[in-house]
Amino acid sequence: MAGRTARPEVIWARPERTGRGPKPAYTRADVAAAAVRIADAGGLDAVSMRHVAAELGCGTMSLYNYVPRKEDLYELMVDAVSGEHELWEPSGDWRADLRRVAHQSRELMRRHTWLPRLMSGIYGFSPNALRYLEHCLTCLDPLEASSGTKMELIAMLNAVVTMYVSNELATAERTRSLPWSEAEETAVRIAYLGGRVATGAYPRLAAAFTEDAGPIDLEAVFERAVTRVLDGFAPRG
Amino acid sequence: MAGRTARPEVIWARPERTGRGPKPAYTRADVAAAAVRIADAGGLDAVSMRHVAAELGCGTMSLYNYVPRKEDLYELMVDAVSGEHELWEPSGDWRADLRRVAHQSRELMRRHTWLPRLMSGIYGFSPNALRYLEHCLTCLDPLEASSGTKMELIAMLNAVVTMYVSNELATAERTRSLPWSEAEETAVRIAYLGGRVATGAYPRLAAAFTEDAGPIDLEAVFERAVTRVLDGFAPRG
DNA sequence: TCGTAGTTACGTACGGCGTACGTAGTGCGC
DNA sequence: GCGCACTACGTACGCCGTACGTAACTACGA
Repeated sequence: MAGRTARPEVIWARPERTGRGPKPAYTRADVAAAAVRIADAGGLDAVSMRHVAAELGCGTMSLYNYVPRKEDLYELMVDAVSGEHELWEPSGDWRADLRRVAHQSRELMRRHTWLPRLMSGIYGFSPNALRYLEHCLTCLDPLEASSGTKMELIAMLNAVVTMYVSNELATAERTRSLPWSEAEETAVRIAYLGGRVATGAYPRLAAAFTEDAGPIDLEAVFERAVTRVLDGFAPRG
Repeated sequence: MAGRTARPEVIWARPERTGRGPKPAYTRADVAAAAVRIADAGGLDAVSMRHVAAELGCGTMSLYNYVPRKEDLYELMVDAVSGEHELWEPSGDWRADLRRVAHQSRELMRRHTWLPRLMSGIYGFSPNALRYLEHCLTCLDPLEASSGTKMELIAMLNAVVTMYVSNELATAERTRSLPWSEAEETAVRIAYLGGRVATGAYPRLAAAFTEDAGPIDLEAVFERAVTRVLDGFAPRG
């Protein structure tokens, strides 16, 4: 009953197990895995304390022994999938290595479509986030630049990857649990957009839409974006 | 009672007023303004159908005459504040113009701290979003590049601005409605981070943190990021 | 001209949510 | 071996989005 007053804390600083009392039935990793499983299957909105507890096999309120607030559950989830990042021995070519990092991040987000939404809201540095950061910095050893600049490069790369994948997935993620298909939805939106642009009020936009009318190659767009970010940090130019 | 079945639609395609029936008590702009007022004052989570209806001065369910789903209310909000973008006659220097666009976007998001969270989820093209896009393209007239490239430039600029401001605001937005102060929170997090890094497991990270120990100049970081994005699209190098 | 169909307005109600709180049981540290 | 910190979890409260029913109202087709 004691210690229930709310105080600022970082979930990662709180020890998973203190001496006293019966030993917890699950580990923190179990909790995270259950939440990730639910989010993967039913989207982020399906992640409720009740659902996760049920998936775990315990009462709803027992979850609060592992996680003080729902937001911390989110942090656990992000850290858990961040651990899926494969880390390798840097090749010596920092651009190739960072390109590989970017592609891996993209795959991670496509595997866990709820990740971008959480990434933009969480600012903490979870254990696996630290591992990932350190790995990126290691890849950047060959680059002659200040630590600050390197951090800015990593930040920008993450920003671009996150937003690009976020846009890629926006439709799919939104359509989930809506009573019509994604195809219907996009058809309606394209019809509307076409009508708007056809009014002639947006000549340059109209030109852009007619110019590349075909289905755009998301892969290529992503690749170009990453290249441009990396080029921006390459020495000389 | 008829026409209540859910069908895909774009809120902007739905006419604000059809012939029949009594004239609505409020305009769509009124609804958007009320929601924006609430979000500005109490954060995005304070935006509930009940609150907005109360702010507007009508019953909760009357709101659904103006907005079929809550998500559409979000679209209304984004469009409303997008209208705050000041559009000017392009100067002929596309880099200067786009830099100005970026700064304006940043100010917009700092004025409406909930905007980044909505931006990453909404993929529609509202009227004011179209206006904004066309303006950016107009600024890019002097740049010799395909429409596709120009669109990619705009997308990347938006991505970087959104994520940077999002990170800037993450702490503040999170602390809202939590029972402790932002200072307490960051103090706890920094203490944890320092402890983690001091273990020696992350040598490069440690170096980065000790190297630029002072408070970082967010303004300068943002400026550098924008410059780098624009440089990446400039001809030759 | 007038009936009626399509609107607006809105109260009620349902199923879900996060989580405060109380209680019972458990096992380590003193 | 006592006590306390901990685990487990049921109940309950106040929110949320929104389906649905009803009543008042107005523009259009006959």
